[in-house]
Amino acid sequence: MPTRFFNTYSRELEEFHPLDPAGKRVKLYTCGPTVYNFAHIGNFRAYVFEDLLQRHLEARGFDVERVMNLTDVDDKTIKGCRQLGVRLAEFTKKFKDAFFEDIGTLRIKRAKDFPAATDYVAQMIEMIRVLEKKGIAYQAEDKSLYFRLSKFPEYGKLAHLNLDELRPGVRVQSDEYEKENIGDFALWKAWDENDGDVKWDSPWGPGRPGWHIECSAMATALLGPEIDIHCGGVDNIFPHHEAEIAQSECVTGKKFVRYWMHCAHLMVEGQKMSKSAGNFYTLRDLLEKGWTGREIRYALITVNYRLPLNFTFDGLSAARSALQRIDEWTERLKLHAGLQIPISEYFSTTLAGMNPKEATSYLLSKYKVVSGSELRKDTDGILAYGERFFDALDDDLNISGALSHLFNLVRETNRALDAGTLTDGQAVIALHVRNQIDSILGLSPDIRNIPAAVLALVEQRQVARANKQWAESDRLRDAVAELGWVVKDTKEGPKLTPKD
RNA sequence: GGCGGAGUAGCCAAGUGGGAAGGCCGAGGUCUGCAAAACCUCUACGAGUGGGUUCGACUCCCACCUCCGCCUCCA
Repeated sequence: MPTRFFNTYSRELEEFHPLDPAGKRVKLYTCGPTVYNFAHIGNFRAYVFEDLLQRHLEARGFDVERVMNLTDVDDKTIKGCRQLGVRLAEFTKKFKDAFFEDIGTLRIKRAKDFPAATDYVAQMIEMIRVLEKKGIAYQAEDKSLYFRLSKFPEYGKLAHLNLDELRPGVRVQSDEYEKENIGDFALWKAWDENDGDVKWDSPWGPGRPGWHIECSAMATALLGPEIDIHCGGVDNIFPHHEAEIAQSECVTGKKFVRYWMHCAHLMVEGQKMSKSAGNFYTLRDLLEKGWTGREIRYALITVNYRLPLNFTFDGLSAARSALQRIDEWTERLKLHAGLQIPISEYFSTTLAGMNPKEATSYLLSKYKVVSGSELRKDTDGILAYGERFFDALDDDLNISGALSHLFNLVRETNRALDAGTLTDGQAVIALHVRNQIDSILGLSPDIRNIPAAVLALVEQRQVARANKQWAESDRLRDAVAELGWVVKDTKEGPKLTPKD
């Protein structure tokens, strides 16, 4: 099944093929945060969606080159640093650091580059110079440079807006009367006293870049004039992405982006998230309430990116239950397969580069679970669940459909475990499928080594239980609990999970 | 006013012109020293409303209702 994505530009599902003649490299540009504050969960919905996209493309064998920008100069960052009386770089550093910490918490894979706007001012100036030479950029009375929209009739095609019918919005700045056309957007903003010491020299005098030009400059500098996929929130479609197209294509003469993908907004408890409504949450707010990164990730990732996501505490709670169920299932399989080492270890680097068949035979040789031919026969069904999971994601990242296959696998194998009909080989293969799926979902619990003291207590408890010394057994369970672990007796033996 | 998205069980949410996935919650049961987990069974005779096309519509068409987004620097 070919991978298909919904392209905002065409408003249709399109088969995905990268520009790379070898069909392998994918150039992905994703709009990143403006580092004037801690990012909120709405922001992270977009980043988690982009992470899912990247991981799925990688699972399908693509080599994804992703760039995510950091907007570290704009009205809000300038305002923020001026209020605190610190330098811009100092102000934004705090939020850049927080951002990286947050994406780590949410297990979002690092992009290849995280270019900061302030490091690419020279490239932006160069682009603006080219536009000026072509008669597309002009300097207005206020010394700022604007993009002459009349030179780019394509403007509005991504958003499907007819410019002639545009009703002037309430947010049109009254101080932009110098522009030739109300829609012309700023490429370069001339310095004024509100900018303090935030300014760069340019052929047009001191100032700072407009917002849109940074993405055009950084995308072009790092990925070249033609990008395969460009992502962002729907609110970026207009005007930001339109402006990017206009700037980039006027400079390079090439089609800037081949597939545009935008995620819908997030609501909180059915309401638009806003500080005034009291339902505005940063990632840190949720962590403080006791939710974990993977729970939040799950809640954000499990609704198709094109649908508005209603983020609720019920939803987080459901995420927690679902994850615990997957954890229990994983542990059960591990015990059954006789693999006593952490899952991260036995499915680590060696297996990462293997296709399913290679990985399967590796596992078989390593753990000698059953003979090969016997295994093939009774594991095809299990492997099929994994295939269906990825096939679902091929359909515009249909995560709901994909998850249904995971949970069907969970139920099927649990049932077989209960019935005593699951073979060691099937358990290993189920683990393998689980791990392939997790390479997309990134939902494994944090690996914690079981302290020797806990293990010793559990062993003592097993002895007590064998002798039917129930009081002693319960005492030992409490002792284990005091060390932060929960012990559960299963058919497969005692199972330890960290107490959250 | 223009453009676009969405209405499926208590909540979240898929696929599909002919048997309405899956998750969470809930009820009953099996297992278990206890606990927990797991498993089994049950939980929408109906898909915002009203029409139409069709042998047959949740799915296609029309109208209406409701919600949401964008319309010049919010993911």
